[in-house]
Amino acid sequence: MAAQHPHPATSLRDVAARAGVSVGTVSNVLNHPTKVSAQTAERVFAAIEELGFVRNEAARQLRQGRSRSVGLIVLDIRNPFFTDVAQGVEDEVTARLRSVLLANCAEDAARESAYLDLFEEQRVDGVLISPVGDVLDRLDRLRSRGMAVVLVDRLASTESYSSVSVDDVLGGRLAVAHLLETGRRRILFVGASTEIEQVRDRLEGARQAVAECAGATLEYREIAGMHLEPALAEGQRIVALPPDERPDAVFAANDLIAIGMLQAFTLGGVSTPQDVALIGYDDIEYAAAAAIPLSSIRQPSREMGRRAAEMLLAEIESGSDGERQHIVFEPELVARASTLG
Amino acid sequence: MAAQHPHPATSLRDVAARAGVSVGTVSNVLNHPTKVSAQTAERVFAAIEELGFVRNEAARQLRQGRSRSVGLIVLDIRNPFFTDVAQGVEDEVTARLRSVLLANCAEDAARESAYLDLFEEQRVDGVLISPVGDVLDRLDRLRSRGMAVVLVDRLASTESYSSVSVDDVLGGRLAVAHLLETGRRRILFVGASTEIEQVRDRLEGARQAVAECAGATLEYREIAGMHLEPALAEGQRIVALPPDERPDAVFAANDLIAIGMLQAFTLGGVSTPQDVALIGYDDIEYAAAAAIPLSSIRQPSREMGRRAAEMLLAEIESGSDGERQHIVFEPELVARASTLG
DNA sequence: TTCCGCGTTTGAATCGTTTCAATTAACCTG
DNA sequence: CAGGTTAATTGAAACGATTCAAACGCGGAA
Repeated sequence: MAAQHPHPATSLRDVAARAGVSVGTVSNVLNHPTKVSAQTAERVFAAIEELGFVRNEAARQLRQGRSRSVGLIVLDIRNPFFTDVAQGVEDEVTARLRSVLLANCAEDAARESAYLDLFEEQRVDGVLISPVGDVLDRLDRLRSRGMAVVLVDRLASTESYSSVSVDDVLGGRLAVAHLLETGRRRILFVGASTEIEQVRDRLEGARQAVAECAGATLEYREIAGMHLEPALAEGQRIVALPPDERPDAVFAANDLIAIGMLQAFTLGGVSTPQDVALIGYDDIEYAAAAAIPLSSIRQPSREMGRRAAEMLLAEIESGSDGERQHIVFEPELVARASTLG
Repeated sequence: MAAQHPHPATSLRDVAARAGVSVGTVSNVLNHPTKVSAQTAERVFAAIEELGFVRNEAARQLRQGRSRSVGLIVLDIRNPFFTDVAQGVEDEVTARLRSVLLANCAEDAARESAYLDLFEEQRVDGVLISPVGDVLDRLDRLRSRGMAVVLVDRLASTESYSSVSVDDVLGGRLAVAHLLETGRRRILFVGASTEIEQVRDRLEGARQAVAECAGATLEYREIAGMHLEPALAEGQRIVALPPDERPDAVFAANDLIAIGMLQAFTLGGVSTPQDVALIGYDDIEYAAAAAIPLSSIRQPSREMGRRAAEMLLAEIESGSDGERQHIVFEPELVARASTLG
């Protein structure tokens, strides 16, 4: 069918022929303009225009051995925290004329692994990742192939890779200390699995805060995922409890969980913060707009993405043998009606 | 520096040497396993394993002239509606063993154009796009180069491209009809620029509904973007009005706007829905969880992404000369407390 | 024994760039 | 005007896969 190969793809060779120069010159016009005389360049540009030539990135990549792109594997694209991080990464990377391959692993180690394969086949220059599964071996391999790697928000304790993270233990402490200060004593922490580093750290912070306050107790409940729906179910469980068995405050491992629980509370007639105070984590945009404006622990999400990308690009440009850097941001308490009032 | 080229990148040739076969055979093992005897295949796999060989996608692409990837340009990655669409696309595309290049144009025609360039250079097999700027010429060119194109949610009236969209006029009608039925008469529609097709259509639907109701009025206010912040400002303006000059209902062009306005109302002591009823559009996850659960117009976002990807893949596989399809979904009213009550 | 056919395997050609040593042209300088 | 320098340009050799016509080996039929 003719329509399948309409223009048989114009290449540098065609442009060269049209402009009456060699392919090397056309390539120079595109990549080393200073090496080419003005009138030649002009002729070449005219030919490019007339033929509608567009450089074949695959060929370029093959020859150069670099791809000018970086891969970003995000834990959950539906969580606004991560889209903010991604936005920060994109800002920085595109400003430096590279492109981002954005992949969503949805907290699934299999998908994460598949995307790492993809990135490896694509020969990306660098990878930004918040590891889900056991990927350190894979990352070592990527690095030994010359790719830069920066860890985002997880496994930041791994000395051998640069990382950007937030002090989640501190964040957990801040959250629970705030609950305690506002008079709460029976604290419930809700998260999905302590296998998740963030959950573990925030819980540890919570423990530390509780330990410093006589008479305070901390309980931990595990739900099926860091998302609205499983949190809603957990909220309903709490609503169904006799009032005196309920916690008087809930610390949710992220804002999505908090919002889900708040929804259950509101529907179930448990009033916040009078009956149960509630604090989340991440301070996503929607936290302030929730049924009861949600207290939360703020992380500088976009800035984290920006800095991570910055470090990655530096590593790409300097080769992999520079110093490893570990940037640790400090979280910040944002108190709103769900704990005050 | 040695660390820069640690493994000088093992290629098919190395694998072939190690396994004692020719490069053609190794390629066949990977791409046409039936042509190769079992024991040869085994030896080759062993060599691949030992050398840690990973296929160079750029070379493969160059030779084959296809990239096995599709590009998706999303209007605003921070809007949950679009991440849902993207998720649907990804589900479908990865199930068919291709990858998605996800790009966020942030409602900016320049970025959109830059990403189209990128996709063209990458020779993606197909493009999914919700056009922002004037890109039909560009799309024609992509198609003439053999790339498939499917329009998502915008310009669906363009006969020459397959598309997935929602009947936004109907959506606008549903929203406003609902407001009128619940006794509202002075309706304010808030959107960012009628240059945006969705805004225009939803407004048109609103007009139609108002026209059918004696005594009802419709006003239109333009804000700086389809996001929380500009909506918050507009909300504050309304709060500042003398009560008798306020609208008695607001129809927001999307849920983010609605949430922003709700925030302003709540802070400013304007009660919803008593003083001002409020309805949004998209029915994002957070709508139900807002301060006052938000009425909205639901679009089947994920399904839209899935179907769009399905059509695109079909076009890629069949060549570009099949029938164009135009899938139009019907929106659905979801009434919650922000209009009831 | 020869020949045919079939299943495997081979290796050169190819995709479209970039790179780089070599060439040419042009201009100074003494 | 020869010799030297610089600036432009050339063209062939990669890069690493896929493809495909040709060669090979082997068993069975004649």
